[in-house]
Order: sequence, then C-alpha cells, then structure tokens
Amino acid sequence: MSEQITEKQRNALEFIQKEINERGRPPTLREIGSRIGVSSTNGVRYVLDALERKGYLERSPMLSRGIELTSRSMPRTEQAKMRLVPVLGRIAAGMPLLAEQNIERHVTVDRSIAKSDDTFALSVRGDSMIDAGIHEGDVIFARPQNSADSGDIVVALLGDEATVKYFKPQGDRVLLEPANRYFSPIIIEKGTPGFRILGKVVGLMRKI
Amino acid sequence: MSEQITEKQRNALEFIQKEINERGRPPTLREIGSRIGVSSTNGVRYVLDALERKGYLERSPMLSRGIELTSRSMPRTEQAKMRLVPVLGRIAAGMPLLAEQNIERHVTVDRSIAKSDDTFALSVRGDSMIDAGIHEGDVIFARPQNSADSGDIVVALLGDEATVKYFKPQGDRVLLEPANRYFSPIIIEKGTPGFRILGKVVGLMRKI
DNA sequence: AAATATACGGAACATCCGTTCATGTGTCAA
DNA sequence: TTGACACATGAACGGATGTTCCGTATATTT
Repeated sequence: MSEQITEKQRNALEFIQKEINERGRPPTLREIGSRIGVSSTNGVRYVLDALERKGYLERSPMLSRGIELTSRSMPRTEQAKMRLVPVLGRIAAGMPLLAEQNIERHVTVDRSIAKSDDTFALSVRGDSMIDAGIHEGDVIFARPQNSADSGDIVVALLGDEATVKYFKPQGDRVLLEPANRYFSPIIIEKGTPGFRILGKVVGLMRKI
Repeated sequence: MSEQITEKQRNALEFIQKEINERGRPPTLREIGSRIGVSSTNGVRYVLDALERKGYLERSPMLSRGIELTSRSMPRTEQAKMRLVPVLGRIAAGMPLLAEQNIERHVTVDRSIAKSDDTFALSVRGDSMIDAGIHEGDVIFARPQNSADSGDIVVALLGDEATVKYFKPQGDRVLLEPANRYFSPIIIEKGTPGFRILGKVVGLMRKI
C-alpha cells in the first residue's frame, strides 16, 4: 500500500490536488500530461494506474475528470483539522444552551482542542481564575457535561450568569473555587434552583 | 446582483456544492438534471444560465464539468475564518525560519489571532512566563518581526533555542525578562552572534 | 542473447458532455 | 385572442475526454 512513488507520479498527484483545491474539479488526462511532460494520454493513464494501485486515488471508468483522491492524499487537511465553535454571550435562562440567541459569534479552533462537535466557547470576564492562567478576555472552550470531577475547571450557570471556576464537591454542597487569593469561593447548596454545571473547560485561546 | 433565486435553482446550487465538496468535482448537466427533476440538458442549462447571471457561479464554455462556484455561494463553514499555522520545533541555525525542517506540525486557528499569513507558532517549554499566563505546553502564536517595542512579549532566538520573554531594550543591551520571580533576566549585548528577535507574540492556545 | 517488464508515443475509437435547434407548454399583459 | 416571455422536452451535433490497440526504446532478468 504505502509504496514509494516516482518523481513523475508525485508531480501528477500534486497537480491534481492543486486543481481540485483551486478550481474545484480534477484535471483531464491531457491537462495532467501537459503539466508533467507526458504527451500521450496513454502515458498519463499509465501514471494514474500506478497512483491508483498504490492507493493515492480512485477513478471511475468512463467518466470525465473521474478522479477522486483518497484520504491519504487529501489536500483538505485544512478543513478536517478545524472546528467552528459558537461563543456564548449572556445565557437566557430556560433556553437550550446552544440556542441561537445565546450565540454571540463563532471562532475556528483546532480539533485537538475542540474534540467533540458540541464544544462551546465563552469569553472570560474578570480575573477570578488568573492564577490558573485564565485572563480577562480569554476565550475558553468547554465540553458540555452536567457534572465533573473534583478539581476540574468548569463552566457553571448561576441564574443567567456563566462563571468559570474550580469544581470542588463537598458532601451536599458544591464549592466553586476561584484561582485568585483575593476572591472567595462560592458555596452552593445542592438543589439550588438556577445552578447548573454547563461543561468542563478543555482549552483556551488568547489574543495578546 | 443579489436577486432572489427559485426553489429549483437553489436545489441545483446545493447539489453542485455538495458534489464539489464530497467528490471533488462538479456534476454534469445530466447529473444535475436528474437530481432536480429536469429531463433535458437544455432545461438544466437554463437554470445554470440564471444562476450565472445572478452571480452564484461561473462557467467555462465547452468544458466538461466546467462549473466554478463564486465566493458568495461557498458554504459558510469553509469560508475560511481560519488559518493553518506552522508550529516550529527545534530551529536549525542559518535556515530560514519557516524551512520545512523547522516545522513540527500545523494547527488551525482563528484569523482574529493569526492576522497575517506569515504567523508562526511555538510550543512553550518551561514556566518562565507563568505570571503572564503562559504555561508549559501552551502554543503561542507570533508575528515575524526583527524588532519590538519595550514590554512586548517576543520570541527570541539564542543559538538554536527559541525562547519567549518580555522584551526590554536598555541602551546597548537587551533584557529578556521572564514573568516568574524565580527566574533571572537574560542580558544580551547588542550584536551578539546567534541572537535574533523572531517575532512578537500575538496569541496563545492551551489544551487543558 | 533472448525474454520480460517498465514507460512511454501516436492514433483510432467510443463514450461523455456541453451546445444548438426545433418545438411545445403555461402565464401574463395588451 | 394575440403576442411576448419564462421554462421545459427531445433530438441531433460536435467538441471534450477516457479507452484501446499497436509500436518503440530502455532496462532488467533469465
């Protein structure tokens, strides 16, 4: 499968990738030929046969421009590696978290941070988590979940205000602990109405 | 320009978008026709004429699958709010900064952070900037420039080691100041060989 | 040396595919 | 009604494009 490819084959493959990316359609045999310096369509066919045999592309017989790239030679790495994440603003109580009206804007972020497709984001207000390296204005990314492990940094909803804190359950209470010695922990009795864990913080992004 | 399009035209446009996205090539007139329920190629041609007139696509005459989408009809998620940024590893002295061999991997990031297209990234090693909220393992983004203003956070090259520090020029010396009271500033005499400012830090990304 | 495989060139062929033309349908205004 | 126009069918035409067949040149193998 993972065989070596020749210079000519690599040229052809790169040309095909470029054409699909820039023009939205694969080239014809003759177009490929004139690019890689092969004058007969049969020569090009030969090159494509080799690339297909080695698993870099697939062809549909008797179809004009019937070349498809396989995942290994996909130039769409750009698309695949990113995710469009909604940034929440004020959160209207009672609405689903990702309701249109809660969404302020969208940011793109690498999938290594936004692993699940329901990841959401939040602009940080205030300095309460500064000792955890979370500053005012940072955009934090969170994975939705309604509980968390002790010590996790979570996004919690208090009324219609979302807040970022360390999560510390203590018996029948929950401590939301800031990372700033000038701030006091928030103590929540279990079952307090309007209190909810929205998710666990999994990443952050900062403009400096 | 911004005219209304009919149901049939919208169907055709969406089908074309889908085909280009999923198969990497535009459909033929007959393929479009069978999808939108128009049996003659001339009927399809009529629909495409309308879409071209209204600015949703462009066609190359006498070319199989010669349809190109204009920017306005690109699906939104691809509408590149993002940028693919190279993450540098060890930096080989004497090589251009973005030389292939310096690049460890790529990450996608929102354009609001990577504004210029020569933005580069770096994995942070060590805790020397922790009081600036820059932690070990963070990926920082920098815009290339060979000088900076006092107080800027910069990426500097010392030999083949890149380091992130506050930039504080002092007469004929340069102070590279850490944001950690347990670390000492680095003092560089002007003209020291192997010393170079690589860029100014403009953003960061963290996986938690 | 003979045989075989690789890597093309060149031309004929068959199919694909956009274009054109002749010919309806409806709808709407004059 | 009449005529103009938007929208479609169907068929025929011709250029675009993949396929096939035959040949050649070089290298590798037997």
